[in-house]
Amino acid sequence: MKIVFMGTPQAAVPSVQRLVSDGHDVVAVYTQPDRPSGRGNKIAFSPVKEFAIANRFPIFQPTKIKTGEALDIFKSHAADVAIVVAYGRILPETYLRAFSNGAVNVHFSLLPKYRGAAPVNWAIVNGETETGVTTMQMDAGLDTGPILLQRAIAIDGNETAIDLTSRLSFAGADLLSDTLKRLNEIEPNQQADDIATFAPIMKRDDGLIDWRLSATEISNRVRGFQPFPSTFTYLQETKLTVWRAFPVDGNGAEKKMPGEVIGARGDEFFVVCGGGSILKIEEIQPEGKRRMPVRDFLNGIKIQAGTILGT
RNA sequence: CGCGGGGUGGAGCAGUCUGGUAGCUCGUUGGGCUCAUAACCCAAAGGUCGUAGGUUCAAAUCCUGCCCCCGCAA
Repeated sequence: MKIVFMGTPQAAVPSVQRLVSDGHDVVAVYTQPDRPSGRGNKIAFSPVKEFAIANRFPIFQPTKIKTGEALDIFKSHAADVAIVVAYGRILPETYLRAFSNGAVNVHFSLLPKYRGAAPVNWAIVNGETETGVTTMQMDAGLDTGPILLQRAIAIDGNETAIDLTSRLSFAGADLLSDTLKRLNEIEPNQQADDIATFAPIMKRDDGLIDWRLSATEISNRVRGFQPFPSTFTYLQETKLTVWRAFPVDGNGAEKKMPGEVIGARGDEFFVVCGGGSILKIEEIQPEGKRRMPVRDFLNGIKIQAGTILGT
């Protein structure tokens, strides 16, 4: 088919790659405009743009899409369908009706659960044991369109949102491939709006650890809030980002204050959480330093049991 | 020129302000102790202090250029 692909981050790349290897004709690639980013505010291309450059696809990075001119350009691609994977922008209905098969979206959750920008992260944060990928016929709402195909994926208790996003991006590419093969046969299914949940883009402060939460909840956040906003606390004025941590069995912590360090020697770094639960931190990163095993961290910092983290 | 922190034996850090024999914790190796140990004791090896210049009797430390790493903001 003749396809316009729209996507931005790494998670979208396997999908467009799959379209190419399936023999589809990618006539245009849309991605977010280049913006200064990172240290030094250097201009960085999106992963999708890098892919498009490498494959010599025409690239479009409109700053404004709600203009007649931008819409005319979009229509001029004369594709059969638009494929949207984490493009990063809500498309107006005029775009969704531009091609005969409209626009098909790959979403990284089991819709109608986790509609929105950060479905993978919130699924992990909420302790889900299963999530998945969904293809849908886009409509004007935010991830509200009729479902085409869906596939469930188990969440491993150890994996971070980065790991899971990677797995889902490939599962999504497979599902997209199947969806396009059978696009005319598939009966779209309306989403059950009454059981829908929302996965909003995360804010910086979402990553601040509230030690009153249980160790399990905190470890879910540690895994789910990667790579952004990351999960962090404070030791005096120093920000500490926690990269790996798991709940452990323990006793006698009920009377301790949440955030209190009750063990800091060798590889053992234990912090009291809500309800007397205990979190074992395994990998940590002080502000301005690189991430390191807690053994290394404790070697240099000399933190004592009884120290309270968090303020 | 977005703001800021940092590069010191294998790892994490102190020392830099106020130049004057390079230190701590851990790891490694050897030995000891122990029923035993990742625990404890003793000893050893291992560093041109990111790099290139400059100042000085003397530079990890002061000055300048460059490279690399990290946090923040977007």
